[in-house]
Amino acid sequence: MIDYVNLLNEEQREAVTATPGPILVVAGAGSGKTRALTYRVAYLLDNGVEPSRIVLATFTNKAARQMLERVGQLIPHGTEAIWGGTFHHLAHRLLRRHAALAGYDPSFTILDRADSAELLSECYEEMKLSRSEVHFPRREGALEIFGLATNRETPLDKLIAEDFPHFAEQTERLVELARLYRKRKQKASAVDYDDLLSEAVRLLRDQNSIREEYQDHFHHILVDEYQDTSRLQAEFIHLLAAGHRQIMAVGDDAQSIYSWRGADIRNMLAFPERYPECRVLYLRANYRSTPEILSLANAAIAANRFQFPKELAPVRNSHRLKPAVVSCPTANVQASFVASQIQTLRREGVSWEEIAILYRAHFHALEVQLELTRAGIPFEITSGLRFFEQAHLKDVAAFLRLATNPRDSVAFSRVVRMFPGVGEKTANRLWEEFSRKGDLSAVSPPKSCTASWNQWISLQREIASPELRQLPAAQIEKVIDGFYREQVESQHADAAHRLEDLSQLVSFAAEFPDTDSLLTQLTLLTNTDRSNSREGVHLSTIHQAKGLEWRTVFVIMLADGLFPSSRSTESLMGEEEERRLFYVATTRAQDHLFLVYPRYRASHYGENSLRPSRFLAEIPRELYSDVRPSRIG
DNA sequence: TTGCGACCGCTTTTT
DNA sequence: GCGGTCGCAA
Repeated sequence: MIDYVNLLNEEQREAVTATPGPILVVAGAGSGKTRALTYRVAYLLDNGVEPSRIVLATFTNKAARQMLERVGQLIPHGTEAIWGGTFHHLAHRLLRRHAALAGYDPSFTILDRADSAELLSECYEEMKLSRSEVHFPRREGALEIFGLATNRETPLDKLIAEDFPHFAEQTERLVELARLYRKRKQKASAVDYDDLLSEAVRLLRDQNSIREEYQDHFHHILVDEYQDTSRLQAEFIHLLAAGHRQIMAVGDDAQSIYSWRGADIRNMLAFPERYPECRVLYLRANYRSTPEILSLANAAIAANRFQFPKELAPVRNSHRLKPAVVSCPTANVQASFVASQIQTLRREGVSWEEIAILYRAHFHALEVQLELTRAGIPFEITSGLRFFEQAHLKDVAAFLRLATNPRDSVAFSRVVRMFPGVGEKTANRLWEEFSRKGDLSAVSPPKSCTASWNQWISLQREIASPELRQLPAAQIEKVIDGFYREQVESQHADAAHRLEDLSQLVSFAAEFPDTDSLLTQLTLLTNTDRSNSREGVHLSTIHQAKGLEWRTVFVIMLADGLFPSSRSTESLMGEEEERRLFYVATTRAQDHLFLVYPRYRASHYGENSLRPSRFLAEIPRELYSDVRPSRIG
């Protein structure tokens, strides 16, 4: 039995041991939100709830895995039967299980962002839209608009009118584009990320017996980061929870920072209206930061109107060291200030890994990166290409996709374009021929690639066999040995490196029972969380730093127009979200917090002379100390 | 189809 | 200032 009295504070204990009914837990930064959730799951299991009756929905794979691991450490039960995972994973599970009823082939493909863009390109072509058409969004922009419409459950034309008035004249063509895109996905037996959710929701809404089955089955639904759910995600959760109404939503409205991709803070604010019998519990004790840092953070968020007002109380003792606001003449001085402070801290015993530099946008880190390199300070940046999104990994995956889903036109096109002399046009012709005849060997390839073409066909046939579809690692080896090694060696100077990545893929694939589940993971597990594994000072956008903490935090580029970004401050809601972002940044710090800004920055567009961020001006003067770096860079 | 010069645009990003 | 994309020519 877990010692709830000694391991949890009173507020946490109240949440963990709450009696039946919907519960909203408003959990401040550093208040042990994850702890409360994991103990809640353990508590339920401890009290005889069957694991399979519990849903634990999170935003990231990392959060799901961490929580389930910790639950497993708390109690002897196995946690495998818990329905734990990201919203997309849960939705995918339903959709795959009831694919036929939802109108899909059970081997449907999941398109990642790049695949979606690829398919959308074909729609632009079909509509004879030049991709650089004036006053018309390009692929990424269109996908963003479509995604928002889905996540907000708003008709496209209404969304455009309200939020993209500059595209109002294009409404008809955008609606047509969305229709073609939908049609192509259907034809390819493919879904994109948003479809996973919206189709699962549609399934639950339309199929009464299935909905009732799940509503009856799931006794407890727990949701993490509820403040960042979209309307669609909240709907999905609601459909699962509506039976027993045992939903525990945990979140911090003050940390809602993803509205631009559909997160709707109103889900949280209106939770008590949706579940009138609900209880609202607060976790207000902050274990992370010094009282000085916390006072500043509390003051920073106070200006927001749309929130559950709450004041975080420090558990830690005073450090007698106030956060520093650092005014620098230029971005270069800012960079050298940060570098020299880091070296000072290092001498005082703070290790590189305990330090983070946070910023609003990646390009804000430019000068700092140069300076850290120059100063010989090791650092690590969270950004860049994700492992599974690299071209060679997607290439190999395309062979496997085609083996399980022969209707996957995106995969087909990716494979055939590897042949010499095959580009977009020929790929389309080959696809047309293949889908008409239904047999690869009946397709006539261009002369330029007859040599390897037959080799590919037999390879493709081999890996599509039922036996090999249970052995994804062997499939990949066959693809490499029978085709791709030659391809990569003739095309790329860094072939050795790529082949090494591919052998990693082989060992990764060995863990999976079949091709479908491997491919699903490849697309739904795109973010590899290497964040804590490497060495050095951590450089990160504030968005990516959510949920993390460091002993020392520098927030840089705190100048109006950069942070808050000028594009966000046109609306009140936009400005409030920027302020929440600032709040997230300050609450990452445990011991030291530096708020730094340059008064001038050389750039090739926009203003060069900068004013300190309005968020700094909102903080009472006595809560921080002013610092002017002496060294001129 | 491919390669090259011109041209645009430039916040945040998980799944 | 730079990287990605487009259009055009070979």
